[in-house]
Amino acid sequence: MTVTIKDVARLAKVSVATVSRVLNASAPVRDDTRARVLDIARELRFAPNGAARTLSRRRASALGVILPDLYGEFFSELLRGIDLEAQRAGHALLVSSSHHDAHGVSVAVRAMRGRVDGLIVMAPEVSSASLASALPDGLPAVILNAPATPGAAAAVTVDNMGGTRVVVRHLAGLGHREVAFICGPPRNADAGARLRGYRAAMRAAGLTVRDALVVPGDFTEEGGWRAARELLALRGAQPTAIFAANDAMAVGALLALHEARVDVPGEISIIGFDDIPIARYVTPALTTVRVAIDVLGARAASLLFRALADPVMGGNAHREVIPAALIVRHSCGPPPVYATRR
Amino acid sequence: MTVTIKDVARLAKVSVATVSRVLNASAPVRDDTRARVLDIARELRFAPNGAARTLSRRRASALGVILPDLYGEFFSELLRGIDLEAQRAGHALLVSSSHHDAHGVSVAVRAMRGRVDGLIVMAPEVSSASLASALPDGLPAVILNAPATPGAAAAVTVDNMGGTRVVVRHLAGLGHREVAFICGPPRNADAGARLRGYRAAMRAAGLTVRDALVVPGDFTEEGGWRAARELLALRGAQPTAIFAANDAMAVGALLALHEARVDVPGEISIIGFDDIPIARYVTPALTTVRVAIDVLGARAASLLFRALADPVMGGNAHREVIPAALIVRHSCGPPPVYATRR
DNA sequence: CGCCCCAATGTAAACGTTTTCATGCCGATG
DNA sequence: CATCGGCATGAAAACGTTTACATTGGGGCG
Repeated sequence: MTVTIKDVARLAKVSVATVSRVLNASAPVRDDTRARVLDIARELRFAPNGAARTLSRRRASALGVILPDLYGEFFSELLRGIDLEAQRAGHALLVSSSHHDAHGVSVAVRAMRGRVDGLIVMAPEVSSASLASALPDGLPAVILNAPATPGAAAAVTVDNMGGTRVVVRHLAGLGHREVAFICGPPRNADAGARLRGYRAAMRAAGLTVRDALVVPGDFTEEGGWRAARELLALRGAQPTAIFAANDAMAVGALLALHEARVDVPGEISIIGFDDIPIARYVTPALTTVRVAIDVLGARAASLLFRALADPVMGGNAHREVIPAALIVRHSCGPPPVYATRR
Repeated sequence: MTVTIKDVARLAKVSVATVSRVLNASAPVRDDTRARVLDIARELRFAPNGAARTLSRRRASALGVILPDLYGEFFSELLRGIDLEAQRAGHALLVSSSHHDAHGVSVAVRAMRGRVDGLIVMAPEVSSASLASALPDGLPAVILNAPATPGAAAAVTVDNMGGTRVVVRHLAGLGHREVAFICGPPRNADAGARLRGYRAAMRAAGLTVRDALVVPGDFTEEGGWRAARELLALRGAQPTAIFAANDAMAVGALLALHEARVDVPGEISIIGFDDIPIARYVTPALTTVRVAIDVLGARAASLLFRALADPVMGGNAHREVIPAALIVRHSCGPPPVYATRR
């Protein structure tokens, strides 16, 4: 069978307690016995059973990550950031995806019970109330990009408002007046915030938003492509700039314009949100809003660790906002003259 | 503190055994007692402790995934494929990354011991011998894209040879004779196989490979960009086509050519390998070799489950090859006339 | 020389489940 | 009416660690 601590103890002629002490350096052990135990352990290729360890010490040294999906660069980056921080703290990562509804989150949470010390949850499509009720009692949690929670868990969010504001200002500064917006999924919290931010910023800039210029999307390249075609179909009333609620859709829109032989940014400008790695590799390179996604993940993890270390402080829900900065590349320019004259 | 099965038992006035039976439907229980137990459990929001569960039944219902890195779309897709299959089987995913050397893999493996039922390991930069020695004894494992292993574990690999062959044929068919190659990381198994495949296919096509046209790379966009600039610097002796060992580098190369105002595919053709999601969204859309990365992951997972279900069969190392198919988009064309005349 | 204290080690309980085995009860059967 | 069998349940062992507590032995100090 698999080799246990008892086997090591027996062969080294010591008790299991001593073996444990040697392996964890948790108490002084005489040099010769330590050497003997270490030798035997190596020889037997002994590795402690994680489950037993977790059970005994009442901590798993692992973090649970619950995501709505695993598709695309956003989650890849997020996970990387979390992993970076978790690794430094010697924690493993238990990931669970495909949870777009409250029930799915609840199931995932239950499955993680007893195998992780804390939870990082991203569920932008789940209402804060049902999210709060799905969260377990004794487990610290950090929520990503969710509407403000009752106060049970800490939260890290992206500065959607600030990001959209700077985008609209940039566009307005270039002379654009007809700025279209490609929305994200209907019940997605980030998507909602960005739409609201867009509307608010447009108003602040003295621009009116025509209903026809606000088109639905779903955060995927395909969705962005479809949305762009929809905008292109507005023959006479086309926008001079398109603001996509995320980069994936901006990239899709870029393709649609390219296929339609529309010059970017000569005829229409495009701007995205997120700054995923490929944004700088499409042509023209995408002007977008940088939210350091890996930092978002890393901050969530370190917030969680802090709550773990100090349960008291973990109680009063800490809140953190990741700044969003405009990254100017080549997909935006001034509107064409015939358009400005309109 | 946290509510345990004992609390439920006490309040429902039954033994813990009965509670367990109710919750797992593992033995018949009278309807009224079942209802009572279920009520209490719900009321207390009881969730069984995973570690205790794992320890008691000797299985974790979890899979371990060990990756060299977490960066980019390749791993994102891979993880997605694995997750898909694991989810169907009701298994959780324990992921661990940043293991470029044998020691790192060994550490990760030890950390997973007792918390997972099987392992999916991708370590293209680790020799098969040291990989085999890092793998645990009693744990079934599937190896991804690694050199043939001694026979301890099953393996899933990409058809690098077939993929490179079809690329070179395609290019030769278009009339290209000067085909450059951007390599992957030196000790990476996939990278090595693709380089060998390129050389073999060139020879088979009756073409000679000039040493100057084989440039180093590292599988990142940045590396591809640098490599392309290096090729561009070969003023008189530029290639008419560039074959990058993966898509990320092809995308980087595309950017470099674009910046240098080199028409693709008019002056130079570019072709990649992997077909990551963004390949079709760059301009010109990237001609590449599709390896269904998510399928790669999914196959690995299902192979692992089969080995789990039938330990005997798991013994004789199964081997599976994921096919690679040419996807023709717009980044390849015939070489320019002045070049063909040369 | 006896005592005390500390360092090293052993013993056993605890962690929270699942599962085997034992037990009681009830109805059916001869 | 005695016995048997099966069903529902309880008691307790087992899973592999860690750790609180108990036990040893030896050296320093009076």
